Amino acid sequence: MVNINDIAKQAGVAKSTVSRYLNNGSVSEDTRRKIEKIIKETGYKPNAFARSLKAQKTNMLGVIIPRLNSASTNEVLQGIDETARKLGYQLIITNSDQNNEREFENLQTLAKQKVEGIIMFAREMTEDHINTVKSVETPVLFIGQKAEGIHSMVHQDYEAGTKIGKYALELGHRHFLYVGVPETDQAVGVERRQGFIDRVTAVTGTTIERVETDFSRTAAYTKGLTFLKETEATYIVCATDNIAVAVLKAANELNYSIPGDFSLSGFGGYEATAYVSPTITTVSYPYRQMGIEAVNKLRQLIEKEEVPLITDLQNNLVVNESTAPFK
Amino acid sequence: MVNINDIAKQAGVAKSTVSRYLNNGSVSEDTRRKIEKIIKETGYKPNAFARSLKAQKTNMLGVIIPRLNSASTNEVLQGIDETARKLGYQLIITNSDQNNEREFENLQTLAKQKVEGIIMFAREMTEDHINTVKSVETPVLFIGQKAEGIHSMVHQDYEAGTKIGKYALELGHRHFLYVGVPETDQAVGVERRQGFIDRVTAVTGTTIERVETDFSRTAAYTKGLTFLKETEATYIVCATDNIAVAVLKAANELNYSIPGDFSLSGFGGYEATAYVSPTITTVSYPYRQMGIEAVNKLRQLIEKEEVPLITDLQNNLVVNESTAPFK
DNA sequence: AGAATAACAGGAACCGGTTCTAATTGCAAG
DNA sequence: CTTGCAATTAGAACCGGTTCCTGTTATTCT
Repeated sequence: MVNINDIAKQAGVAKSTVSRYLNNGSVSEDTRRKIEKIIKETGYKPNAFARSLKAQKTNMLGVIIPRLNSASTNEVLQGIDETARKLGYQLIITNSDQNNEREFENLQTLAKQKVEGIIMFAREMTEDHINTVKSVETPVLFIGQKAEGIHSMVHQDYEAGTKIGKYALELGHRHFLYVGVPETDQAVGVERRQGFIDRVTAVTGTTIERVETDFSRTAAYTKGLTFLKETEATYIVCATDNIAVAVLKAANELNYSIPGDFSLSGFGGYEATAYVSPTITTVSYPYRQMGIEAVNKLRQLIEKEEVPLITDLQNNLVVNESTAPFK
Repeated sequence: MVNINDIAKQAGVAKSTVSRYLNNGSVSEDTRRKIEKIIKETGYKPNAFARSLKAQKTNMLGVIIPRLNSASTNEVLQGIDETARKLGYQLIITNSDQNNEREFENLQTLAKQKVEGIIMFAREMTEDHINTVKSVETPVLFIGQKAEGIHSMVHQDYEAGTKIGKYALELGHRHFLYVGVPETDQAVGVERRQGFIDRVTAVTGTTIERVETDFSRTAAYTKGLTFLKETEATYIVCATDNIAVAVLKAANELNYSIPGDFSLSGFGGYEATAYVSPTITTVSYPYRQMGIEAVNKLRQLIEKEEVPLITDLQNNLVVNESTAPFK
């Protein structure tokens, strides 16, 4: 591998001159040409490590995602990728497999590699998370959850819950089944649900049954085969679109009609909700936008600009075919 | 940030001793303890760049993916991630946005960052691709397409096509519509289709109509709304599961019954085929396995072991509800 | 023409590690 | 009490760049 010394020697100049050529400039037309020629001939590429070592800058951003097959994560990633590219950052994406230990580990590894900032898709927020983040000196931005003293981007989950609640009530439904996820996920497991519950219980005579599942389709499908037969509800609220798709599948299996027998809705606005029949009513989250804004915010953090601790993004109700008035 | 000199000074030893402590060993029990203590106190982490600079090793693998929202890519990525982790590699994932220029660019960038090997999800195989790969001295492994003199992992696409052909013929179908993708993608656009065509045309009295679309669901859906009304076929073969899902959607929209009016199948084996109604018959590809084997093969390439140029993986037919005997 | 100034180039130091070489020390054997 | 050898350590060189400082040369101004 050819290095800067080889170039300097061949061009008959000092390596500092080559370096100047590569960076700011201030090189005479004459030497510029000589160096240019040699570089072209040899296909020389400066070693990124040597560069970073001195410059103390890597132009890399770290991203920690909980899993590789999440539709919402991928949409946010698209926004991140696009924006990072625009700002000249290279991304290192690491997967934590929904495992706290690996989240800490990735955080440490990325910091050690001297990425300039880290975006972490948060699931849980434990003491350990907060401590680890505070122990690395790299700026960290959380996506999806908020915590004391940590910068984060969040969705208006509570409001999303109330939107579905309000809409379902307007359709005339009074008996609900809420298919939720564990409370360890504060945003999705607690706030989204609470927004819904608060809105619905503001009306007298309403009932809410509750079932808990996880983020996988299989679990929701299996549980759906049971709870659909037992519920008194006329409207089923699923905590994510994935769950809704799985419940729809279970309903089809059992020959229930959606929205004839049950109205059904999700949260997220994934593409999948538009490619099942009936299409599923949902609350659409601005995932891509979140990625874009996350990188911009992280850049500000890196440059030590003043930024609000929490940024939240609005979402909006998308009515599809899976919901109908109660009759 | 504390560095190795600080540690050495505080521990009262030479920095080479600290380095030895960090790496192989050969340090007396006494100094070992001293150094250990200081490192713990200061929270010292060796600078990865300085390390790589000297060691000429980064323990990083580069992965170039065409887009972030592909189900198949994500499954392969899971296999890659898992295996890379096991072998102690860190992943740098870059997105090329289905754009040749960005593929070259990412290839260069990764090489410059001195990743030890690169896995590239291939779409097209142009002269430029082959030249770029040969111009970097980093080992590169292609996934999904093969090319002269380049190591690659591929699916048995031709065989997958024949499997669908054989199965559809056995069901008694004779008139087919093949919904394909452009031929720039050799594996999916040409081989998969050719396997099907060869198998079907081996039987006399068969007809195959052809429609071309791209990899997106929207395009397939839109075209589906048209060609479903015009086709003479009783069996529709879609080049990917995504296309099949979109065509199913269009069929539902037009009130066609699947498999009553048309049998329908895809390729891939994505989760989505199992969460629509009817579930879609497909050929299941071992995506995760491909990721696992890719990393293992790349490791061998990095260590300059002898490996076959091309590795291909088998797939298998998965019969679901969207296909039925011709009557 | 001589002095001041600007433009450019070379050399050395530095970034933070690893590794090679040579020196020191401790201990067993002669 | 030497000698020989192994274990351990210090010091220097090196990886491949960037940047500061200084010196040389060319250019402009008086």
